[in-house]
Amino acid sequence: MEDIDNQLIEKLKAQQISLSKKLKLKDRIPVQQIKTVAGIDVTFTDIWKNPTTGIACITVLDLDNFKILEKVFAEKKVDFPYIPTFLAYRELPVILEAYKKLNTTPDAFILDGMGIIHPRKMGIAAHFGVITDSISVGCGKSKLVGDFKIPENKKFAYEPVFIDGEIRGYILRTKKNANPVFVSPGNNISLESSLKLVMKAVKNYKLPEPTRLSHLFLQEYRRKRR
DNA sequence: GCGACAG
DNA sequence: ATCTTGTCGC
Repeated sequence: MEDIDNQLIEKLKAQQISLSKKLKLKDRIPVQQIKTVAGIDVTFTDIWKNPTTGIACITVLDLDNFKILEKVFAEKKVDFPYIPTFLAYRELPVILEAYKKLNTTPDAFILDGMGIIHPRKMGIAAHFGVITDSISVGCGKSKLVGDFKIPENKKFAYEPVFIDGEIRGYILRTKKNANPVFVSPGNNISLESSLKLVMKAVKNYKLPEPTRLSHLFLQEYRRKRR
């Protein structure tokens, strides 16, 4: 029974490698033309149990004025456990349910977690971007893999993150005296543009507004749900 | 062999 | 990721 799980993991690894071949790390549109950005976040009702319920929120913002254009939620039973480097298999199903409910078409998406700062370049943001063929960026709060220097303690200081000597993304200080975040392309965007987009999406807090608000809305959604 | 390991 | 108020430091 240990072997059957390892076989599944090997199968998913192969799937990630296959999906990574569809990645486009070039700008589909110039980053200056990205006006509406969606932030995606997921929470769970009982994180300590294995079938549990996942709740996803997608908040679409206008980056010129940070006004909310749309906000959607979705709930779904989640069976897959959290396994490092396989986060997408846990969170993507609920996220796609919320994605289907969108009436607007955001220019780009920002997800909690990694893009190509991943052993097989298939962090959740990259996976989402390939599946939906959209422009996506990963912005995670902690390290998964990679080598880097800690950026200076000033807003927007950053350092490249390397895997096997290759730049896969950046560690970016979005706020003074706050821990830096990990930024990397998901799909249909370049390394440099993913960094610029996150900087544009940051207002007064550590996290970019779209994902920060989705996280906030999920908190109150869970409160009212009881 | 041992430690590290998004959410 | 979640349970939670105040508290310390820039």
